[in-house]
Amino acid sequence: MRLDNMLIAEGVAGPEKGGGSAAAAAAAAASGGGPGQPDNAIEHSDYRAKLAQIRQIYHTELEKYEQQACNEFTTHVMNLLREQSRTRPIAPKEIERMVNIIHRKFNAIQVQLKQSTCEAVMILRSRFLDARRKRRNFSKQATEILNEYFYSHLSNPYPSEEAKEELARKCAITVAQVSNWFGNKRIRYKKNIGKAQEEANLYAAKNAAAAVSVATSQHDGNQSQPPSAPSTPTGNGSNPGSGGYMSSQSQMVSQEGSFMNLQNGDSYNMANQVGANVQSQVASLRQVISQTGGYGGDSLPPHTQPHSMYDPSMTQYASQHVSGRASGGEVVGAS
DNA sequence: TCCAATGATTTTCC
DNA sequence: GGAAAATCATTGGA
Repeated sequence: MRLDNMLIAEGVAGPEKGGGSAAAAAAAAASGGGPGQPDNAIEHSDYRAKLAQIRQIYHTELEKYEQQACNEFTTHVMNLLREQSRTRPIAPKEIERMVNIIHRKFNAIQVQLKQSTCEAVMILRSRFLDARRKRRNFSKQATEILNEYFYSHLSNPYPSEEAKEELARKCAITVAQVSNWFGNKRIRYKKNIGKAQEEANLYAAKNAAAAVSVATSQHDGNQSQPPSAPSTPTGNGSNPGSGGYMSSQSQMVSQEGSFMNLQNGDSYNMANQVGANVQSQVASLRQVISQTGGYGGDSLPPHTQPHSMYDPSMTQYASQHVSGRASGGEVVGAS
């Protein structure tokens, strides 16, 4: 019952919720939303797509086992018993007992399917919500832009809100990320001032070169007016200046893509995971058949044969994550 | 595989 | 509430 409720809440069971958009919205709210809405939108669509995939697999498998396989299998066993009744007396109670066993087994399959589905949703959610998992290094260009600003404002490396927004836009990151970056940078600069000094010199030289190139590209009329002085941070913050950052702005090109994009390698297989546990139940069904005494172990009705997606050779992820639980273990956090 | 670098989060301080 | 400091978790190069 609790599994059912959870599956309904997650938009996997029950009426269609637009592919789980409600769950995605809830997850987004829990993750804080924040200024990175475009990035979140990408993630939401990915989350929805994966949830829809789980939902589809869940319903397909549920229908397959609940509707078709159970009835078919029950009929099959009844036929076998009828056949056997010619050679030995079979009491109605025995038939009833067999039917009950079959129904219990199929119920167990259903529970396993629900548990596995819950687990898959949990993993999906945790991946979606855990921002640390999504950490991506900023692009080189973004780091350069941030460093350039930092070393140009070494005496006061505290960008205003406007500056943060500008930097965020140029670096294609969020304002919060800019704040994080400056927070980290200030701390780490202080901790390792020696190394930071080298970096500061590097950016100072860069700014100087940029300023020179601007100057040389200017015509005679401008020569009486010196180019905006490049910042020459000395490491003690005595001469931060602002020309460096500004002059270099013209060279800044907005970077492509977003570090928030999901990794290509994010290929854990939901389908395999959902089905991993069911396999063991199918195996135990074979034992039920063997109790009838007249049914070969490899001749299960088609619907009770393991689906190709449950092929052990294809369940790499599932076998790593759900092995040892197939015999009915509790799903952590699933209820 | 190890480890430094780094982005994000949490805790502490003002 | 914002910044500093500590810490966590992941990335990427050697």
